[in-house]
Amino acid sequence: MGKEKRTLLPHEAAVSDVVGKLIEFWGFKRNMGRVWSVLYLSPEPLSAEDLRQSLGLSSGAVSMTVNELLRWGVVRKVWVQGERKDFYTAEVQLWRMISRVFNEREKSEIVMAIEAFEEALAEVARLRGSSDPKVRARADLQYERIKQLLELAKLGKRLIETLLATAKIDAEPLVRFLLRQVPSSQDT
Amino acid sequence: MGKEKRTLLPHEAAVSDVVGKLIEFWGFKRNMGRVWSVLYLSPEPLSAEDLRQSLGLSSGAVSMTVNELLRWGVVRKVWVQGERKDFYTAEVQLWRMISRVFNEREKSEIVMAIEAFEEALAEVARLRGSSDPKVRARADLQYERIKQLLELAKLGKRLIETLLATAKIDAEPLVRFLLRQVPSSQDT
DNA sequence: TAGTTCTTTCAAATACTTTTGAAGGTTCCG
DNA sequence: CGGAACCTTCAAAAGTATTTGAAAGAACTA
Repeated sequence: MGKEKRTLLPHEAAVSDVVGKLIEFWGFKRNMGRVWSVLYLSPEPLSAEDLRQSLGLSSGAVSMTVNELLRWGVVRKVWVQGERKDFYTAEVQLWRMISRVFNEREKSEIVMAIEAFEEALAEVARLRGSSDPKVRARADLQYERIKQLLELAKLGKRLIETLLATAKIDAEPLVRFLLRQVPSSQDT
Repeated sequence: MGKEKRTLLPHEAAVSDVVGKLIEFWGFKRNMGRVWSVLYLSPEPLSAEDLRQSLGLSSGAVSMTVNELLRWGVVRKVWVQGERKDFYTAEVQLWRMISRVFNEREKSEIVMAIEAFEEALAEVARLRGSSDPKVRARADLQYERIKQLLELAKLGKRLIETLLATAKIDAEPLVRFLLRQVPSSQDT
């Protein structure tokens, strides 16, 4: 008993592969998406061994992947009555998950970019005071262009912040806004 | 004449590195961001050789990178009076640029994911009619979960479509919407 | 046509990322 | 304590992606 080989049903494999690809597209490791999906589609918590068999990974890969998912807060460890090993479940609240990830991301990426653009802008502002008219002309143009980049970055930051705020109150204003935009088909 | 070594000013290098990193984060090659930035900050069109020197790339790398940027429509080839070689300029309309890229992306990524989720959903719907109650229970749960994923993907699609529509009429509704959301600090 | 200048291609080299699995740790139990 | 079950680590291997530069190609000029 308990020794049978776990395999995913075709639709389960399909979903985890798609999520894996999407997640990879978003800059994570494909296996993070695959593991999360298998947990997400499982009615009960799964062990590392279950995941290993379902996805054909090595034990090391499962351990590392699961820990990374735990760190991102998108998978949780659960205790199963009378079991020695650890079991895992997926965070099923998609918005919560996304907001968590976006929150980390925006901190490290957009904010960093904004700071760098601001520094560059300050430097160019200094050059705008140059006595050399050529330098000045170049600086004028660059000032405008970098300002555009900065504004775009700030807009991105606000977009992320909106998603975050939205996730907290469960996806309402944004969803409503987006739905308003599409007067076409209703379900498909 | 015309043989001096081109180097970027510190702030120019800083901007192109930041854009390079951002762009890499978004799934493109870092050099695409760096090349685009140098063009974006240049008052006049630049040649492949200029780019090679500014960024320390090989001629092959410049050729490939520039062509990829041309394909994405974010850089243009321009003819310079009396010059034999090709010159390039950056698309400076950021929204245009972004919408172009997003348009390509959503087609290939989100749409693909939506289709896959829909297929999986259909398969699970079939299983829900099973006579085995265990299979049925599992299918019921998976039906709900995959539906959530599908809805999220569709929401993402709509978000992208909104960005696209927004870009066409030059960033108005979305910008206004986003600005409305943040009652806090005004500039920094 | 031959020569010059510039661009593209692509196989090989390099750099980077991910995965593996065996060794070592930890915890629990008798 | 010793052994079993499980988890983690990490150096090496495998797998990807990017970069190089020399050779081929194209476009122009005289």
